[in-house]
Amino acid sequence: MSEKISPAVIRRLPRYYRYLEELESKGLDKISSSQMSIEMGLNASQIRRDLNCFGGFGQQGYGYSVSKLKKEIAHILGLDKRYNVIIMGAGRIGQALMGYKNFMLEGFNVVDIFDNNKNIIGSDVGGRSVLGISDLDKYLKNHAIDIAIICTPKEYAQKSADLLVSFGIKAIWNFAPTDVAVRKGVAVENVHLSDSLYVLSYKFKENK
Amino acid sequence: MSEKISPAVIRRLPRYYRYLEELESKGLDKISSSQMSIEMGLNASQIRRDLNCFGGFGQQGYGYSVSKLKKEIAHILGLDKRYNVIIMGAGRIGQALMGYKNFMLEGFNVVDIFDNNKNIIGSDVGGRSVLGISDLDKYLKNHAIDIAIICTPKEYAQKSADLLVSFGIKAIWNFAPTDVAVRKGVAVENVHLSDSLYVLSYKFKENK
DNA sequence: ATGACTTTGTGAAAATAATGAAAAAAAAAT
DNA sequence: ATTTTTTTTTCATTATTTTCACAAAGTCAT
Repeated sequence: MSEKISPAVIRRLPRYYRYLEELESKGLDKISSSQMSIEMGLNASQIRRDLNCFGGFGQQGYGYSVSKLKKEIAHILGLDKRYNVIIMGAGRIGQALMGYKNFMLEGFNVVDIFDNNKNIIGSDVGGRSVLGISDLDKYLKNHAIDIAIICTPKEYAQKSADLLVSFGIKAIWNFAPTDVAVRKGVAVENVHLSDSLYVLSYKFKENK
Repeated sequence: MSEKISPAVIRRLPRYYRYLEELESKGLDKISSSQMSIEMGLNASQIRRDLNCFGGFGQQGYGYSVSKLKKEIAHILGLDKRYNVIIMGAGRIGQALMGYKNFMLEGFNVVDIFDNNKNIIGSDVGGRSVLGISDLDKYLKNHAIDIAIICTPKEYAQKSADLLVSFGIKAIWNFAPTDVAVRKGVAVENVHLSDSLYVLSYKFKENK
């Protein structure tokens, strides 16, 4: 059970989680891999194998308990905890994320937003006053922040990441359109919105 | 050469493209797979194999011409064309995307934004007046729109997609946190921001 | 309790993807 | 002109991921 989980499986977990949330909201108690297979468009065997990576959550002849399985996946993903989050960059994306209330519901508590631009510092974004990046050091000493979201222009993305890591941040969610590199022990997810748009463009072209 | 390209390769193309853009902006003329390998953190053999899928763009003893390779990848991804784009849903994400000028630079011309909420219809978003979804049918008959971006709440995402497809839209970029399904021949990319956040949460936990 | 049915968990096989290694081709140096 | 160096292309190998198929373990109706 403590074998290394493959990245392919990890990437599918959020999808299982979303699906289980939906089942739960419909009031379903149990679900079989074959039903999941039909509704999610994945192979049933793959689903069973994926879920089995973390322990035998299912029961023969019955299937999986929706609530139990959802709880297990939440735990694996670390969604059963609350996180304090800050945003770097109060541009459009930063502002949009600041106002995205769903994150808070999911345990990601966006507490403050930082920017370098003197014209923006002090202004209100989603009910919080934008702070200056020069205050970041002191701020992080006084606040227990788990995750930083980088929403700066790409020129500043790596610099922001370096700064954050030097101040002890251990998880970075990067929206700038460039890959941010960090030392081992720090988690990064590079979002790359435009990559997804480019793939759409490719598919569109292929369909013709 | 006309063998089917694997999805794994397609997903890497945008990254190559971004990297080549950077090289070009630095004024470099040529690049070898081994140099790319070092800077991108991929295996050199994989890079050569990926690029070779689409034809022999490289030259032995020299490497790849940056501008030629960039042009080729742009063509493969369909980035050498311009696309007219509309946005469905004038909430935070829709508004943020509407104002994201980079898309326009990259050939994705966001021309109009639609919403269902009477209080929002007619208001200004990024210099455009928000249109009502009830006008969509007529609108699409009079405008050549290639791509629709879904930024509605998840409850309306599938409905929006169905509507768009019924009016002839052939490519959908979905930001709602649910998978949107469409008939064969229509391209969809489901973005799923929160999936990426969940994976970050997982990595964060694993690093401890 | 019994038996028919359902569904998981998993070993084995198949399919994909990544890596390694070397022949072939061109460039650069002598 | 020839040799050395660089680098792609291609083929072979290895690793990873997905799918198949079935025994084992349970459910459910009677």
